[in-house]
Amino acid sequence: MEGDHRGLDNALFFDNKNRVFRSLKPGLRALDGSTVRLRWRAVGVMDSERPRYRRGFAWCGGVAARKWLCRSLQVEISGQYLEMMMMPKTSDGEKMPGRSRASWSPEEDQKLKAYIKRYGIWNWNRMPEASGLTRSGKSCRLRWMNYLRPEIKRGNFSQEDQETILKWHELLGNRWSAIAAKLPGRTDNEIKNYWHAHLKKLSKNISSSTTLSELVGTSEEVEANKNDSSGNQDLLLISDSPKVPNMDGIKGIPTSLQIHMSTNDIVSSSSSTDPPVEDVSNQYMIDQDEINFSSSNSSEIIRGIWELPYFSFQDIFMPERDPGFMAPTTASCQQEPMYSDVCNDAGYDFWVD
DNA sequence: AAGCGTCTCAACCGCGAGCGC
DNA sequence: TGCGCTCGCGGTTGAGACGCT
Repeated sequence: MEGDHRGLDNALFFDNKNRVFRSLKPGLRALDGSTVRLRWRAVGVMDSERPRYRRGFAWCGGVAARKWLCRSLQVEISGQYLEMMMMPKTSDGEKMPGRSRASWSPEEDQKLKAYIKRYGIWNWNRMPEASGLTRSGKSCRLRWMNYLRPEIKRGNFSQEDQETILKWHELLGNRWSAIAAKLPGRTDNEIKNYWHAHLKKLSKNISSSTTLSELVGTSEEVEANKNDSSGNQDLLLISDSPKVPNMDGIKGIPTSLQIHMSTNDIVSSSSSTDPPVEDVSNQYMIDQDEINFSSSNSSEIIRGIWELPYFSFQDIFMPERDPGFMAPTTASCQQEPMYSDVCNDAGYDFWVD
């Protein structure tokens, strides 16, 4: 955009909390025409002013929005300022190269997945810096737990899944993590969203003649679950009964193993009907006491390596060829990857988003 | 095609538990 | 005992999609 465009940036690309519109993030779903129109109204741009702003909107709107604008407004679209527009601003409107608050881009996902696959989970708060991400550790953890873990099962909920959620919600209430433990591969956030979107009304119509015992097992098991207010999923798992629908995921697992499984471990367990999923959760965990965090100033190297479109296995798993990460410098991490199965991990969608 | 309202769900936020010092 | 840090959980938000008029 030629000339002084700072004012236009503030008006168009940042909301009233001084946050970047999510649609600015590259690689996200493109905005359709109606959404662009909504945005246009939302920021209070009058019809007479739109010619001043239309190119800016095209930048933030993605492919669909650009096509729409090109077609309807007959303008030329340039994305040359996209990177600058993406950067959050301070309260006085200055560019702030700090943490992004937008949705995760495929590139960011790749960074996080590659780093965890290479070095495991050792400290969420330090991981963003080490991996070259401009995210909070909390955001990284959330993204990994709810979206990037290889054992995550995505897609529609089956009838059996719905029944399981309904039954366990009646028993446990809004303890989504506990409910998620009953549905291998599903996250608590996903179940929570599905509940509010689809099952909340449905649950009110469930026949009151159905007892808790009929839903989830014996009275002892019900009490064990009801009394579990610690957030510890072990108790719930131990008390699982074959009467519980959709619990194939833990059948066949020795009891001694189940007792020591965390929620994440449970989720990673494979179902008899689903393709086998490796339980890699523990492989991602690193004893934090072993970490001697490298303080090398490799920010330039980090920037450089992420300019590459993709990584090869050699880039990722051969330390001498992996200058992009600030690695925890432990012998176990550096010399013997915690992912002994990594080379034949066909189920890990590292290359494709 | 445009306008509008509703729905979905990824991301964010605040809080509390657990742990080490 | 108190403090700080990390992690996990549940509630909330809001961008984008969708459907209706």
